[in-house]
Amino acid sequence: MELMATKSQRAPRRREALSRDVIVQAAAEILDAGGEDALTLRALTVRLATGYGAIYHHVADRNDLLAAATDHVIARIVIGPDANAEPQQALRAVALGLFDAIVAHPWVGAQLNREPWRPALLDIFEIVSEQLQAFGVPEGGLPDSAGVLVNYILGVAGQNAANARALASSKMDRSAFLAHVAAQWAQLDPAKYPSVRKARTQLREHDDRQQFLAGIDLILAGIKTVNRAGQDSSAR
Amino acid sequence: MELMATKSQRAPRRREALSRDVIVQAAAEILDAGGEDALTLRALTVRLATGYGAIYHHVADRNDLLAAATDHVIARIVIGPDANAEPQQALRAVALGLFDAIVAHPWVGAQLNREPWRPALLDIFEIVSEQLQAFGVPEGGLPDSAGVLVNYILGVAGQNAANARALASSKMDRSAFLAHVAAQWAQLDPAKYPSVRKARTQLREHDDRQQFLAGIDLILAGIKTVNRAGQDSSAR
DNA sequence: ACAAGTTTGGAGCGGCGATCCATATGGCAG
DNA sequence: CTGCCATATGGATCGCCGCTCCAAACTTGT
Repeated sequence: MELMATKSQRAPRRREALSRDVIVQAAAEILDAGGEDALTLRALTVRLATGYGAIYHHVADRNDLLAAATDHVIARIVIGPDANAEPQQALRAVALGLFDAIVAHPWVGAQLNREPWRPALLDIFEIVSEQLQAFGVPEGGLPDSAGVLVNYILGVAGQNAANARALASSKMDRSAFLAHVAAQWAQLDPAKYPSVRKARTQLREHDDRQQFLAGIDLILAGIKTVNRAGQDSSAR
Repeated sequence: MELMATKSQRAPRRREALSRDVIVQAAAEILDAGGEDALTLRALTVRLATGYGAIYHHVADRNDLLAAATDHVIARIVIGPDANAEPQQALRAVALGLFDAIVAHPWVGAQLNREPWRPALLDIFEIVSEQLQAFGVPEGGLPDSAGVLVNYILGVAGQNAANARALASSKMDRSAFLAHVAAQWAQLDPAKYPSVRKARTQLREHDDRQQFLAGIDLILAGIKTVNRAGQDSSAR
């Protein structure tokens, strides 16, 4: 009675239904726009014009949200590649698809290194294993071979995410940032870091994507060698 | 005037001098004891019996602290290996040293994937590059080869950290946790995840450390293959 | 002895994830 | 059509966090 005069005790309810998918989608957009730190529950409530209760009704917590957004992005990448391509080419295509997705969404790279054995990682493991089988890897060698490839991809993903964050927080453009890093390396103690200082000169003209692909090829060469030489006598 | 009656306006000052090293050391101990989330500034002030001002006088912020603690752990690992060992054995020893350190301090694995080009990562890159040169990798192949090895190590480090966190938060012991994961995998859709389900049976008897080493050997085989194909190097 | 500089302690700020509950709504039984 | 209940929603609120800020306590130089 005495409160009924307050003009609007509560905002009106949203029109369009809320759902887990809508929330995850919005979260992914916030992450793409502002990076990992931009995804706050408050930002989500604003963007969706809703409250905490609605979000927590569909989502367990912030980690769940991050993981679900990651799964969402990865699931669209790991659709099987061209079935009648050369196995090595198919493997390269899968790896490059992941690489490009991670470059486009650096937060995915970070998240993949944080939550183990969520669907996103399973998807990656699965598609890599399948392609390796087509590549001719015997069943006994699969876990090791797939493990190397997946961990390499995850390592690159994590570094890419870290670099993207450093680049964003430095507020320079990409080339200025690279020059800045190169300058820092130039000041390193030559006695302690001879190899790093040598690599510095190649930093400017180096292409992350190409280097990633070279790594994939190198690992595939190793897989071929190990599985040809061993004929599953590999001591494991 | 009116406040002068408060009995003790301020705690006495600490006896032992505070320094960056002391703070980083304490941070590392907190991290080892309770994982990444346990390191809060408040926990540090309690452990060191000091205040925020003292800590922030020696340390820029929490990230700086985390990075410094990581550098601290890694720096003790990357002391050069036995100089007259076989190159491949030396490389394995370096990799295993990193692996063991990361298993012992999972938060290091997570942190390595977060801050790029801090001393810890430079140390790793440097020692890997040096050993690869001893291994006979020509200068042109060094960046690619070292990149593969380092990224693989970082990937394993990140997954290890993620697993350690999942294990800790599950509050099971290690074998119960593995059984739990295996049970979850058993429920996966066999049509969608055939390879993962196949790998499940090997989960129980699998040894992370041995698999890591197999990965290192596989990559070394690839490095040998790729660099032999390219051109002959001076020494081997 | 006193001033200038350095190091320390801790109150306080703004922002975060998460909880909780009164309220609104849609579907279903009568 | 009407009442009822499970479900969905909005938002106040809590406890904790990183971090800032400044006066007090100490050190050093003269």
